[in-house]
Amino acid sequence: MANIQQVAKHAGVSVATVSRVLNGQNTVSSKTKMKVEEAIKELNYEPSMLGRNLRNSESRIVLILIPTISNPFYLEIIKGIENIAISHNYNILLCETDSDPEKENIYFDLVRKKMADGIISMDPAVNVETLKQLAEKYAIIQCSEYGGGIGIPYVTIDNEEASYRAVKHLLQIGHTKIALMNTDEKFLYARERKMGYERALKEHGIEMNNNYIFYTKDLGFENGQQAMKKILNLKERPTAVFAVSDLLAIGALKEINASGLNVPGDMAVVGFDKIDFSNMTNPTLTTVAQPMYKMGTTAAKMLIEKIQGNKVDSVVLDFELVIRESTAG
Amino acid sequence: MANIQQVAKHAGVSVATVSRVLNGQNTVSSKTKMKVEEAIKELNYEPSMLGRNLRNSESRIVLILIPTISNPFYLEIIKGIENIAISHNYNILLCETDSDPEKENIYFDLVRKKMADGIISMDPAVNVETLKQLAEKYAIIQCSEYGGGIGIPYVTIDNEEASYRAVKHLLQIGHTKIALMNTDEKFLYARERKMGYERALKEHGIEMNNNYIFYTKDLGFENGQQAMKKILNLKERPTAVFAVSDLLAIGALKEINASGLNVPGDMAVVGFDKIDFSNMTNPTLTTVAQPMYKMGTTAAKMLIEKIQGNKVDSVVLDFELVIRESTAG
DNA sequence: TATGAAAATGTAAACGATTTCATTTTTGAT
DNA sequence: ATCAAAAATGAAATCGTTTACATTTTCATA
Repeated sequence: MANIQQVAKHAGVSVATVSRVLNGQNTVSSKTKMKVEEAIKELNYEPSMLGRNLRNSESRIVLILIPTISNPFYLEIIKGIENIAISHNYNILLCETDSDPEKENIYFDLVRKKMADGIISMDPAVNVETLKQLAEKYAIIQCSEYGGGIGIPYVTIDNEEASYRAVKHLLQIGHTKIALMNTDEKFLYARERKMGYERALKEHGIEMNNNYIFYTKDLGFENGQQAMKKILNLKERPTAVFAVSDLLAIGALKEINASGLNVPGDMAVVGFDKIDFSNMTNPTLTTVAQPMYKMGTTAAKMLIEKIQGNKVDSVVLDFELVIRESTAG
Repeated sequence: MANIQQVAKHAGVSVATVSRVLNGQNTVSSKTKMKVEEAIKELNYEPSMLGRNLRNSESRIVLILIPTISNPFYLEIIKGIENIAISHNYNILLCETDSDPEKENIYFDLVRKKMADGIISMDPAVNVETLKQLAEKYAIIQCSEYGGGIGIPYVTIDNEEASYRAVKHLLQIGHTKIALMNTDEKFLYARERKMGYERALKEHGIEMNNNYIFYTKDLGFENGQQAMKKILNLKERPTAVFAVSDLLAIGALKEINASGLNVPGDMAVVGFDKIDFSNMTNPTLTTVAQPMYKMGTTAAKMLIEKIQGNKVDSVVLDFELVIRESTAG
């Protein structure tokens, strides 16, 4: 495999000149530029990123931390990140943490070892203390989920308001007994969405009923099924359920159908995220659309700014309530 | 940020010794080893991958080429690849090609530029000629989809047989008018699956009817809906449909439901891949289970072998027909 | 033609590790 | 105490770039 030395020799110039041609500097005469380009072609030369990266002290790789690749919610965000990254000559390393601090640490090590130039974290279970410490030395952005008040820039939506609007929609179409399917309140978004839920109820003069609040361990389909099973067994059964994730909602949908009940006739369902599949279910799912692609591009731009040493501010993006069949009663 | 020089000075030894400690070589006395480890701790030293990678002429990164991240089919495979990769100290770069030769080439460049040590390609639309050429110099494995006879090791299942068994199942439960929802036959797997379809029919004395064969541009949900719309409009409507991807099948399911027909009563449906969502639909989907995780681990092991310069043979893995509600009539 | 500024090119030092080969130190047997 | 073999350590080259600085060439002008 040819290196820059050989190209230089072959073209009868110095390596500096070759490098200049490579990097499109305009201080090279067109004659020599031609010679060099010819040599490059003849030797089939491809500059090595290894040498270049060492010299420039950068890896041109950014890390994306997600709890699991199985939740389609992240896919659109990733696409957004990727497009911006690529156009800035960065590549992305997708890191599935399983919300496991051990695995997480393997990935943190990558930036410590200069294998990566920065991190976009979407893992709500991330070790906040470690992240904070890391952020002092490295470029880090939080996306979608964030630890509040730890000084790391984030991009997100107004979860409280989004939840409020979702529940308000259920109230407006006549529901009063509305269950909440939430995750562990150690997550900020879970706390915020519960607050929105409560605010909407209060506004309609309804007291929050703790029997109607269910916590799931994860955001998966099965978790939704299990929680729904419990809800269906309540003596005073709710007529609507708001799940904080589409996967939960789809699990709920499945369970309701399986028990012979009708959606939205017997039970209205609202999800959260607007993943692709929320439109493929029967009935289609009413859900809160997060601007996922936009979140991705925004986070990526912020990260690149940060890598370049600039200060960046957090961003709160708009959401949208998408009303579909599962509440169209 | 401390480097190996500073650690050496701080510990009062040479860089060679520090490097030896770093790499766990046993030629270092325990006294000096202690000194070095102390220095490392005190200086908060983390060895730079940039230096190491240049010296070792490797990036410890492998590329995964997939047409789109939106098809969950790839997720399990990726997990398999990732686990093996991580345990061998490799990291994976997920590359979405959109089946676009231009984008593809960007990623090929990464290995030419030594940014990556090898490629696992899952893109059926990959430019076979380029891939073949690349494979002469770099480590490449094909996974799931492969170009036949181009000498690049692959891991896959027996698509013809899998398709045969799926269709045979439909025949056995009494269907005779079976539609095939396929993709473009430029893809090897599409041709193979059609052959299996034909063989099953023939075996039951049924002549293949071209009016029952539909081609979709992609493997997405919407493609399935559109194709199903056409199928439902046929004058002599089939009673079953075999789709070569779960996403297609789920699209079909949706369309059938929407038109007021019942699955499997009016129309049985069989998919392919056993993605997570095939179990979340209503009714659940009969499908051909590919051993995706195993495919991933196998491909990863093969690639690592290849990177190390060893010869590897192609592998054909087992599949399984999973019978669920959509054919349980 | 000589001159000086501007343009083009070259030299050599980084970047941060690993490793070969040479050298020093330790060890154990005599 | 001596010595050879074994063990531990170090010096310096190397991986392949980029770039600051020095040097040479070009070219318009006097």
